[in-house]
Amino acid sequence: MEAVTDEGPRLTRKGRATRQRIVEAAAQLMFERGVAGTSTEDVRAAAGVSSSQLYHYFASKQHLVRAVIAHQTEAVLAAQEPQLSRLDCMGALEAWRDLVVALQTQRGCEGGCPLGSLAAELSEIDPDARQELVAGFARWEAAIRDGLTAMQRRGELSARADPGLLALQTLTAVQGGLLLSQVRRDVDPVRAGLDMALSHIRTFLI
Amino acid sequence: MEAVTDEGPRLTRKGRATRQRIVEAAAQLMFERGVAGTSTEDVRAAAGVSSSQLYHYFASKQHLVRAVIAHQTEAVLAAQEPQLSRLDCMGALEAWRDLVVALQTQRGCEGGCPLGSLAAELSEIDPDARQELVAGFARWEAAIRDGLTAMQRRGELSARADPGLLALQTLTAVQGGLLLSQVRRDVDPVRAGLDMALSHIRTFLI
DNA sequence: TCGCTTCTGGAACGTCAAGTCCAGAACGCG
DNA sequence: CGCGTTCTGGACTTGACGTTCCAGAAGCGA
Repeated sequence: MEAVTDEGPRLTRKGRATRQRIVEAAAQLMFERGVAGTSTEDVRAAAGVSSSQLYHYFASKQHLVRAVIAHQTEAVLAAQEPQLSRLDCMGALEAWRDLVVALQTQRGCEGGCPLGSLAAELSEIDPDARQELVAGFARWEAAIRDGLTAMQRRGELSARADPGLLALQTLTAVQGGLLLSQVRRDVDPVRAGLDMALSHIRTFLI
Repeated sequence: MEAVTDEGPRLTRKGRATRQRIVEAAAQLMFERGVAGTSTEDVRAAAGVSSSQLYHYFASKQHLVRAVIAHQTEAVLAAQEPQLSRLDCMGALEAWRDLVVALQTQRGCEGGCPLGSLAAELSEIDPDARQELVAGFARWEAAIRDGLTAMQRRGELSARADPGLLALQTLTAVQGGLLLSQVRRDVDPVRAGLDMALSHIRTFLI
């Protein structure tokens, strides 16, 4: 049990760049075809590295997958900025909903949530991956909750509202929406899910 | 492009039983470990058949997967009966929510939605499977919608309410809830998601 | 510049999984 | 009962995939 946060103590500038290239290629491929559908050979080729490099930076495919999870967590949160940090009024929530819908539209509804897809594929077969995904979702949920708490503190949201619960419900709607959007190749489910979440939040407005 | 509905013209009683055993074993294993995590050898052993039998009943693993999707669609809908067919008042909706939560609790939150998991894993890599999953979700959604339409027809639900949209939103909440429940190993997300959906429906009560 | 560490290329290995083949047993219709 | 079809067992082939190994190149602190 060693900390997952520090990954490889000594890395040259060049080393960091190579490692980064590998993780990015792997993340892209695993998003498109799933983890099982992505061979180390695929990653190798896409990143333009040799197989010894892969195993120089990652002890195994499982370790690479963990790095991909960390990478996608950052990517998902970053893609929602700056809106995600400012969900402190209904207008901001609406802007964020539009952003999420736009992102899914952009990719033609191919692929669901980068974290959600990994979660579905890995939860039952890789406990460590599951843990990291739980942490990733928690950060996302916390960002939403913080905005709602700010709304509440400033008196826009009823004191009866539970920002933690509302945040969980909103994330639930996003995940379900993205999953159905991916299967159906249609943005409606994401929009519908988020509209429901926002309507639900609105019932707690003052 | 041949019809998927008629699967193998001539099947002896014994043949049907064997085929059934294979599909059930495969469905179980694929639910637990994912499609990619389940080898034909695993299925073979679990079903107690020889590999020639597997390929006697299914042309390939992909074909077996389609049979599993069909099987899980029936199973998911059947598991929600009789509640699912009678979602025509708030009390019935609440009973159904409790049932879904209870089912997820029973399995210790291991595994998400049998259809949703398949959807996440297969949508991008198996177009035929994706299509079948779309059809499966559509049946589920239609069942919910029919209940809401009944409520509306009988005057309990506002004429402004869109049963189709509400059904999609409810299904979205279920899927997101089950996914998060699976990663977190905690029923809260399913309950939260369904509570939100029901609250949302309540805002259209007369 | 020297010497140690990190980084890289590419071949090779062992394993395992999907799918094939064939011979024979069970079945069921006439 | 007899014959064609369906069903079954198990060995085998083929290819892919994760991983290892080693030798050499590049980078970096002293």
